Amino acid sequence: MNDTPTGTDAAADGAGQDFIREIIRTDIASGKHAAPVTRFPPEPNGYLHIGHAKSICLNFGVAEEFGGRCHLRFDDTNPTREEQEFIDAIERDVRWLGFDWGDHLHHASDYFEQLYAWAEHLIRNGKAYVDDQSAEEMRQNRGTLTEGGTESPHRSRSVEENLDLFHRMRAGEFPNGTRVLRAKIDMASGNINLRDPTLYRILHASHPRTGDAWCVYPTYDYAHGQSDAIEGITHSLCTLEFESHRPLYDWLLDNLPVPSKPRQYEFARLNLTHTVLSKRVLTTLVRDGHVTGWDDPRMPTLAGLQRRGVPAAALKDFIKRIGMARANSLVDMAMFDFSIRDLLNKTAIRRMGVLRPLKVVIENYPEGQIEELEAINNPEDPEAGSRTIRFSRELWIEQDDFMEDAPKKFYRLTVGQEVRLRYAYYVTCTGMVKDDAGNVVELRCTYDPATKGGDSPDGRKVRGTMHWLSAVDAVPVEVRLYDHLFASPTPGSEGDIFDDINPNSLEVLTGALVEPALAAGNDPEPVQFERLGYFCRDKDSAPGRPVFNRTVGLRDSWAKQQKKG
RNA sequence: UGGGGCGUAGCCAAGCGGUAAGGCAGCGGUUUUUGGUACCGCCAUUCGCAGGUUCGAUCCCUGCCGCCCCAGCCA
Repeated sequence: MNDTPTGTDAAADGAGQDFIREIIRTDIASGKHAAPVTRFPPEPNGYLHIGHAKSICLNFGVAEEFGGRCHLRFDDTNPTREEQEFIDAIERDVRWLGFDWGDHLHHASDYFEQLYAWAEHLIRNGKAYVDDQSAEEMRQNRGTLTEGGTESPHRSRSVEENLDLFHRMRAGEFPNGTRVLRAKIDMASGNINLRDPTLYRILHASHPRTGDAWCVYPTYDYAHGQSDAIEGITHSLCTLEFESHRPLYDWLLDNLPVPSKPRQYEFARLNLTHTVLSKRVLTTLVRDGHVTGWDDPRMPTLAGLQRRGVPAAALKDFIKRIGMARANSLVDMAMFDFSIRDLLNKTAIRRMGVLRPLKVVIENYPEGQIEELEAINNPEDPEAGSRTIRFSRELWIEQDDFMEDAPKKFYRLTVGQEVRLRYAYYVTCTGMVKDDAGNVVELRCTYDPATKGGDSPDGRKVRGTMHWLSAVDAVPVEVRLYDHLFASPTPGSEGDIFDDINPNSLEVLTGALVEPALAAGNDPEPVQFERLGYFCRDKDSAPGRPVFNRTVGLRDSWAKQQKKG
């Protein structure tokens, strides 16, 4: 499926229109390429996050739309920071998003031998040299943003000497940091990336794939474009910060006998409010225990989002909505929440769950009686059918659904007010029971037997409909409510980013209750707890102790109204 | 003060010389056995600013202003 670009144009549909797709369309129309070949090139030094999802959806999406293919290529050129755990996680996460790289799982390390041979080619052509300067000396001689650099005293070594030194670098004769191979370009260039950039450095480190076969490793700049060329990549899509590297990318391709000439195009990376997509910060959050791991549901990692219950389709919808452009932007997290709700509303079954239970006794309901009632599984999807729920004299409702001193706009339960218990009966609150501390611990209500199912034959209306559970079969579960990981919409914008961590990003509810089939794991997921939000079972669930994560809450115009005062 | 980019509504984002799409958020309303969903309406006389070219400029030109990236042997 993901091979042999045929050029079948599948992009005529509603697939997003952006400058990248426009370029590809033009290249196909002109006959420059039959179909695009792209690649997603992660460095395995951390977990993939929602920012990577933008790149993944672009690269794989464009390949699908235009009948091309997309490779998964690990940019594993720095063994000092890359790990097998990350390699495995990355493959898992890309698959979770629903993309398939077919036979095209590649690694920059697959090309180490070829890359090395090409480095010798540059040396032979007088385009690269071995520099003995220390990192510090190189830095000082690189010049500044406004002044050119100083040429290395080793810049004009003979081809023979360079070749010999480079061979000995590979042979392991020199310790880390003592020599590098540099391209000989232009120390006076206004573009600092062209001031004789480093191509190879000595790293006596074991590589996850090549083991101890090498002690010299190519830099990103040297490896990336050549890897693209080897794989026949047509459009090498990356983020804006690589823009000033493009002249170097092209210089290398122009000076090497590569089999193809890929082109690099840049797009703006994703930024989201209330979170952070910096690998450095994410790594620190995990390392210092601010979260429970890379897959903590509060993390913007794909693993975290997955665990929180975000469907891959919702993530893809979000990526499509935000578009693809070259302007730096900060996307409102509310936009992501919208995509999640939009999808879950159509797909999640409805169940009743009570987060903070308040006991209700229906005084005129016969003790010991139990009635079965029909409840719809998903009003947005008739195919989802219905289920049977049980009603009894003692019930649980949400504490938030009762107010002792209620404002007139409060449509829920208060003494003297009638409400509907969803799919059951109209009930009227007749009184409450308080404990010694004055807390309301129980409500007394009466029900109208004529309203069974939730409709009144006399046509009288109630303003509020509430979710509830029968005390005879409600099952206790743990519920974890998540909020933004960072309280500030722009974490770190003023001061230490770790000071912006939201202390209330996780709230654990141990006394929550749900319908029995759900607790038993017999119901499909995801699930909407009616009137509350979307939830999914967490992997921490143990037999007899289910744990549910709130993926996202429902829109709550009552809460909004309250906040306005 | 070098090089490379980017500025369209609170936030994303179309627009490619013919008179400002769409989405999110917000506001108002209709429907509703979820204060959910769905639906309807409102929300840029103006495109960073100033000039110029043109019958006509968000779009072309010039000059400013603002923001982002680059001085790793990270990617």
